[in-house]
Amino acid sequence: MNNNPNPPVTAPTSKKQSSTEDIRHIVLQQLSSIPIGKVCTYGDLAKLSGYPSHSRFVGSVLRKLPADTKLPWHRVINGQGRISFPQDSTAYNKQLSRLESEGVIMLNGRVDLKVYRIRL
DNA sequence: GATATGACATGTT
DNA sequence: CAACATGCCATAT
Repeated sequence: MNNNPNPPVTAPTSKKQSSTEDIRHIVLQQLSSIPIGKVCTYGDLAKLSGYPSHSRFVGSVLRKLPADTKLPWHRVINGQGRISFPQDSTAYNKQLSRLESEGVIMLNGRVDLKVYRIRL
């Protein structure tokens, strides 16, 4: 099967310059495509969205998400396989429990990216 | 416009 | 493995 359920989005080639709002929308759309039980890094999500150097921007997008969002923000972790929140924070614990409830195991505060990271 | 700040990434020490 | 340095890019002041 060659049809990829999660195709990388090509950066717009049209003349219209893409606003950050446009990019944000693409990022959120790609985020919604991360399957249950899998994770991706901020950089992966940026790449999927067609903006490989925007890992930091992805973080700022997620930060602004409403608390009641249905999007799987918890499936996004950093390149070290760690949760990008202070260990003692409630946000950290929330993300951890959500991940484990999906079968993503964390050992020594780290996810095995070799196992759980999505394939680009 | 200059600086500082982030839910980042990667390479070097 | 940890600490540090650089690069990156949008936001806020």
